[in-house]
Amino acid sequence: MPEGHTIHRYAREHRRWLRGRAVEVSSPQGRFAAGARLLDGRTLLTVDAYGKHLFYRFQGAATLHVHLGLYGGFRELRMVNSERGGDGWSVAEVPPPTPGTRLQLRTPEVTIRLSGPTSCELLDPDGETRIRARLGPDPLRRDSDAEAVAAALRRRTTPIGAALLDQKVVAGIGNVFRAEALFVCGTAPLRPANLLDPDDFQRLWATIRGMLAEGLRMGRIVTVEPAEVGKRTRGRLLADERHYVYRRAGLPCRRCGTAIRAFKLAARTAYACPTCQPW
DNA sequence: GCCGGATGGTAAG
DNA sequence: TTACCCTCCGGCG
Repeated sequence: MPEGHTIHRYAREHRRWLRGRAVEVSSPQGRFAAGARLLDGRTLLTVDAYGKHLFYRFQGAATLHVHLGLYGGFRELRMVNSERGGDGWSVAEVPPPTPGTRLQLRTPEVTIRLSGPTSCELLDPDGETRIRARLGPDPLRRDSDAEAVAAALRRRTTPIGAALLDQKVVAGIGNVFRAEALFVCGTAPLRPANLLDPDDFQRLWATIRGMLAEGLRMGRIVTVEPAEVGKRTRGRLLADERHYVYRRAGLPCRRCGTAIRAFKLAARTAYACPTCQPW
């Protein structure tokens, strides 16, 4: 779930439901109890996404920082009778939080629960600045600086597949987008980052931005072009039909039929087609 | 029902 | 590089 597009989607949803509202904040699990007490009842001013990080700014309080890590996630329960209408839960029916619920944000309209995050913490005054200082440009932000990413890549002799996962170079890419973007660009993950020429980079940057934006729009990662989609089950794509190479080790490449290879790169499993991404 | 991996990151060795 | 964090889910039986 959580690459950059997921984080931006959460930010958008949480802004929509919580911005300008007094929020009841609690920590059913207890591990964020002290922080929750400090935020409880305060008005949420903004929610901002930067790479894979979320920042919640409350009136008169420290900023809440959330990072989902590998398996963190939010669950949203909308209340029925909300002025915005639609289906939802009545207060009496709302299921109790799971024991792992680190954070709960509640208004009369919605209950949002966070489980399994790597971080859920209150930041000191320059905490957000410190975190953002170690993040490269975020392709999902309007102000993202492509030239800064190009410059960072030129300085690296490490494989491009490692550089793309380094959040200091570019913020928000995870293992799925690494595999898929490099495949679409015909670039081998092991190619040294500094050997990409300007055309290679432009193509890669445009691909990454497009994929993240599409993931944000769709709410999931679907990188395969519609014309290349194969099997469906009742109109829905099978899990391994949504990607070109990610998690398809040993299966035939959609473009050329060569068996997809998997190998470790930057401590994660990388996937590539040896024919379409010549080394 | 259990087992193992997973779209991440950090800190230790 | 490796261990660990801590949760969910699919594959297997």
